[in-house]
Amino acid sequence: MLLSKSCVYGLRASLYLAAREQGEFIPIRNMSDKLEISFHFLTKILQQLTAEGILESFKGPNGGVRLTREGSEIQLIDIVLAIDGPQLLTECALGLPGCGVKNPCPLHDKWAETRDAIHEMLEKTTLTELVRKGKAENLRLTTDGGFDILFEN
Amino acid sequence: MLLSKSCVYGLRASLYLAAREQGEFIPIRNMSDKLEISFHFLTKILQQLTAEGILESFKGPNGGVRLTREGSEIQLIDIVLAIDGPQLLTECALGLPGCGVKNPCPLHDKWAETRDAIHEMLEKTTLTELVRKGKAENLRLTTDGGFDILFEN
DNA sequence: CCTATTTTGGATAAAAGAGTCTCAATAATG
DNA sequence: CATTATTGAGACTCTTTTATCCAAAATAGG
Ligand code: SF4
Ligand code: SF4
Repeated sequence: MLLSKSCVYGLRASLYLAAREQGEFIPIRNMSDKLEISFHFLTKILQQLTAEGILESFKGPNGGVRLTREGSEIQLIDIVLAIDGPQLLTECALGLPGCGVKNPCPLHDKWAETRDAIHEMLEKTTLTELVRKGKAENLRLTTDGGFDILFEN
Repeated sequence: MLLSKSCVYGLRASLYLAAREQGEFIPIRNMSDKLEISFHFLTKILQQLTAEGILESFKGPNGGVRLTREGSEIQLIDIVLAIDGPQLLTECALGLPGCGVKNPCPLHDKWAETRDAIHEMLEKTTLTELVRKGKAENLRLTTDGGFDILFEN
């Protein structure tokens, strides 16, 4: 898998947050229910995002979690780096240690291109962009049910 | 990681085989020594490749393993599919089950592009191509030491 | 026929990833 | 102040991946 499960959950939750009113703290329990992710597990992941400064949290009643910046200023890569670290973008196809341009493997040139494509995709895509698309076309963030259903009531 | 470790080992071993004389059975022990991969682990992986018809094996003295086809007719994707299965090419960025074009998530369009790029790279690259490049530029397949060193003595 | 070499296959162990549970800390509300 | 809602943090369990080990089957060569 390209992204770890933690990372995918982090992305889905971030999209959820980006789709809500800015400034509003959302309880993690709400998200875990709507997104069908284990509450405790999601909590852990969001703690990482909080530690990395992507989210901020507030304890107690009416507490929860929210984005520190606008969704339009958060790229997917920010979340991927916060959760999975930079390996994806530095690591190699053949997984040789200390790899790079100076001491490449035969796959390096081709892999570097592909890796750049992945990097670019993650870097150029913002949360808001996906939220807009998701809303416009009612695309799903969970196994079943479209985008809208997540934000009802 | 994009590819599992098993898969990477399988690729490296396949490159090794493609670089040797066609028709010659190479003992797995040789490869595991040269490539610095655990013998037993590599054995398991190559058994999979044998089961998938990418390699054929021969027991006993002078036995070993060799490619069934010419290296120029084996694409990287063949090995990836044999070891990691098709998930990489069918699975989604957001990992939602039963995903596809009919019921996409907001990332689908972008991810599908990236995934196609990966697919194309793996599909268009043959073992021989990489072996040629590796020989020509003495590129490494192990932590240290170039291509040549693997095939000495 | 015997021995050495090599793959096959299964059992087992260690490490990493995914997920669960419990309790403490913080804050709102009556 | 007591209660309740919520995040924070750590221990713990389960699963998958990675790795090790061992005995059995096949084969070449003497
Ligand atoms: S040379 Fe490039 S592709 Fe190969 S292992 Fe190193 S970084 Fe990866
Ligand atoms: S819609 Fe596409 S990108 Fe999204 S989870 Fe499904 S296959 Fe993956």
